Amino acid sequence: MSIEQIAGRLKIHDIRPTQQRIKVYEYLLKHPTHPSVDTIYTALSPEYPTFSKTTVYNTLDVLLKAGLIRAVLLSGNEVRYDGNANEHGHFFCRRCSEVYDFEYVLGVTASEELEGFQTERRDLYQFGLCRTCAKEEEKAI
Amino acid sequence: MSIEQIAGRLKIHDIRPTQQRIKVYEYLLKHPTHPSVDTIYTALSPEYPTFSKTTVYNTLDVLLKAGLIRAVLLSGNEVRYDGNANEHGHFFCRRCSEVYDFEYVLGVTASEELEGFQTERRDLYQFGLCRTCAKEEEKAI
DNA sequence: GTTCCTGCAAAAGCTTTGCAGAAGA
DNA sequence: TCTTCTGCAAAGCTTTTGCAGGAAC
Repeated sequence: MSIEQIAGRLKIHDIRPTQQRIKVYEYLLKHPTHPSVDTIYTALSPEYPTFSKTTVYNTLDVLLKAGLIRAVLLSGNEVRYDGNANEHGHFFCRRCSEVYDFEYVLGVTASEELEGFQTERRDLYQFGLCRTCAKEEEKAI
Repeated sequence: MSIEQIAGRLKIHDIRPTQQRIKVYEYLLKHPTHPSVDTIYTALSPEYPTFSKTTVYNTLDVLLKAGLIRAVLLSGNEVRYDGNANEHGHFFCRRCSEVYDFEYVLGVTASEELEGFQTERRDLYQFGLCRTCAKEEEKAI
């Protein structure tokens, strides 16, 4: 996605497209690695001498509220951010700590507990061993 | 679940059943409201004059690693804890901020991206309006 | 020109660490 | 008795707040 396209998307959501906001959003779109606040700041900081962490916090907040990005909790208690706001699954490997996005078709049959509830968004997380680590563990036995 | 049963469950997982650990785990089991560290500490503190937040952190860590409890990120970036480690869904209402647990039958058809992956655990989150808030919003229009 | 955003510094809040004394096995 | 845990204090982070100057419109 080009800078212009990103700026346009921000405008649609009534977000003033400043240099910093465009850069943060672009970083999230280009790096589907679910970076933390610090990772984003560290990556963009060299390019902008005055870039501040406060702005990263502000920007993530704004993008979150607009629904353009997602916050995810993959392991322990570290909050990380995801530039892909479309419905997709997250697979977290407990061995290599890598995150894998995946598409899915979900047939949810929720119990009557949720009758009358309006679901606007769903998140599916899966935890276990990725292909590579599953093979490694098999060898080890 | 009785104190003895809780102590037994901790022992099975090689966790020394101290007063504090039993209390924290009991609180999580009795309050399916997904409390934060602070909520747990504030609730148990009056009963135990010397009870410390450090112990809450330590205990939650131990219980998490044993798989007896879960950490969840429901809104913003506040980590909260769930005493129910069985597979179940979380519904978070964006209007009243209440959390509702629900049972579900899930037919996941993951794409080939996950072939060879070993899934050990799944989490399903849903966001939207609960029954009460859905009705209120309808009225307001 | 007006509004809103950035980024510095400082404050506030959260989480971890080190360690002496206490509790559990 | 030996090991492990608790809880205080302090350190180390993370996140928020206030506000003057700057960017966007």
